[in-house]
Amino acid sequence: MSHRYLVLGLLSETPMTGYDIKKRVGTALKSVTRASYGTLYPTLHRLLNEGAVKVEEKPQESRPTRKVYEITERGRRELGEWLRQPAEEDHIRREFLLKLFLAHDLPPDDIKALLHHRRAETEARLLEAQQIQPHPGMNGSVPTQNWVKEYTVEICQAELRWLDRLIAQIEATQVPSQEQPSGQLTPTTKVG
Amino acid sequence: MSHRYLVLGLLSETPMTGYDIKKRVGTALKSVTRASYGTLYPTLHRLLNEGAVKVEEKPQESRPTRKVYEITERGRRELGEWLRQPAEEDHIRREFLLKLFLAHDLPPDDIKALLHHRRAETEARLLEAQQIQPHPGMNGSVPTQNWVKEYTVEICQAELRWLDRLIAQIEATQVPSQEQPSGQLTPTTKVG
DNA sequence: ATGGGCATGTAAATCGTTACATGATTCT
DNA sequence: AGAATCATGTAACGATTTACATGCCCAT
Repeated sequence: MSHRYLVLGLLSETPMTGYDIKKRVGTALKSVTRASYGTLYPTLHRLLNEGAVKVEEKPQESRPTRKVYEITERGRRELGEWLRQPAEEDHIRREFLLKLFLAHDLPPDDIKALLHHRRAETEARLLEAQQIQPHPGMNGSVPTQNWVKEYTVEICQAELRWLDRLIAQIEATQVPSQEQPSGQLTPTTKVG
Repeated sequence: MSHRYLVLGLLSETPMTGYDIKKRVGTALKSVTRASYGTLYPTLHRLLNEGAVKVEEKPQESRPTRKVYEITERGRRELGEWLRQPAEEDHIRREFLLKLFLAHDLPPDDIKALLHHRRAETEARLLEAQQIQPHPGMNGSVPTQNWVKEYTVEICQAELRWLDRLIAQIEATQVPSQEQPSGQLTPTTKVG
């Protein structure tokens, strides 16, 4: 039940619409969760009829009514209590790691493809994370939010180093063929 | 539907019981998923009646019948196809990061507690990962499985460095009080 | 004109966790 | 004596994703 607090927490910064929340989740909180509208809107509705948030409806022409949600005192208290509890352990599902784990017997080129694909994704995540700006609305940068950004950056970098090492390793094992027009045998056994 | 391949993949190494699979998942694959019996057994049953695995039942006295599952040719083909596809992006839910993100306004001591708690957990994960042995049954170590172990180790280490930096930063901001019986003012403004 | 952003939602299906049920054996 | 390991499983509940439904406005 942690999307409840995600929503509550974002609303504790400033009132927002569901759409705004989604945008925030898709940028600054990408390494935290991937909550979709299908989760966010119902969560908002539940929070509303439990009195943890209230809503101000702003009808618009030729667009759905804008519903700006605001956290209530009750919501703020609930959030505060939750924040003070120790966090639950992460839930993860890393398909890529699973494939790698099971990839013995796969031809080296397929393994390489797997790694290169991941590398591209990870680099994209890194660049995206680096572009995150301390969001307007909170005056100046919020240190805890910047820490999350730094976390993402450093985890991505660590993963990239690891990937590059693996890729180099595989390529070193693969050399037999090409390079060197003829003569000069390269030993097939690698030296640490 | 990726637990399907988790099970299939582990069975591709060697025939096993559901219980064995769970053990493997709880050690070497801890950073991949946290699948529980409630997922694993039904998955095995489904795989069985789709013909991707077969079972050999070994009745035992005073214990439930041991059911040793073995992958079939059909299962192996399915696994191979899946392995060759690019992996889906990770699914994550990091409650800790969410709390940190939302922790502005929390007293520094509460933030410190959050970080220290996480530090202890991460260090535990690191030690656990380092103790993983290349499992018996596969002759010698399987490189791809060792890579997963290295991934876990390095990600944990990167996180620890990040945590230590944050903790130091907070403590530096907090100093005003204690240490220095009297006199000698320490400037409250930090120097980069 | 085409795509992206604005803006709301719902329903079905899947997926997964938790807790329960059972009980002997072996290690500390 | 008590904890951990072996060994199976189910049911209820809860969480999440996906796909659908709708439609204007704005920039390229």
